[in-house]
Amino acid sequence: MKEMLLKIFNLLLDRYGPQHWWPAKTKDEVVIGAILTQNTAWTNVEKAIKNLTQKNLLSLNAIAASNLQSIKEAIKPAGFFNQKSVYLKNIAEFFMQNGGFEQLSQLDTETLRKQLLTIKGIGKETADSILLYAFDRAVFVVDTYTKRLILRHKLSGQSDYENLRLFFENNLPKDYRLFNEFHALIVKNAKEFCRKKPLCDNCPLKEIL
DNA sequence: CACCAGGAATGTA
DNA sequence: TACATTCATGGT
Repeated sequence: MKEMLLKIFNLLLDRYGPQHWWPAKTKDEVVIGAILTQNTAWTNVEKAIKNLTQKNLLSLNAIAASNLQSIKEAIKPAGFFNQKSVYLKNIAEFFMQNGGFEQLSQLDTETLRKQLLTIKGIGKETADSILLYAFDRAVFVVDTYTKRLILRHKLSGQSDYENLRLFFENNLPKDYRLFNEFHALIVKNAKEFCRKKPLCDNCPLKEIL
């Protein structure tokens, strides 16, 4: 079982190749995108990001300084704009008050994770996405597809977020680059696996499970 | 038309 | 602790 996750990772990487995540130019953009993509298709997030860019709002400093209404208008295509606009303000203010990436990078991963989770609008998956893709920390991001992948194949008994996260972190080399690629492969390619019974027939994983 | 997408907060039992 | 509901747009 210790090697099972690594075998799955190698299979996916071999089949689909590197995914080049996170698709963003700056760390600020990763943080902003992590909020915008909550339960939202990435194509819609791209439209919101484009709007933010045109308004010069694609940075945490700019968001902290701008009014709420202009943020709402810009991110409308990403949905839930009433909530997400406030969430963006919350995390932008958090970065301002804590010295930005330079200061926050000094913190150890557990401390930083707890800090992020105190922000209203930042749940476990969003916090871990930020830790992994903006801070290069070896934290495994557990999303809907990851849960489904594990539960469908009964690779773990515990299905709550923390146990699944630790399941990955304890059964893989603790390498943020591996976690980065693994999560990306699951979301971009493996999400269709074992979704409905007909799709299980061409599930690439059945040859190693 | 229904369903889903790179979730989280809130309320209920 | 474990579910149910709400939030909103755009693609299929």
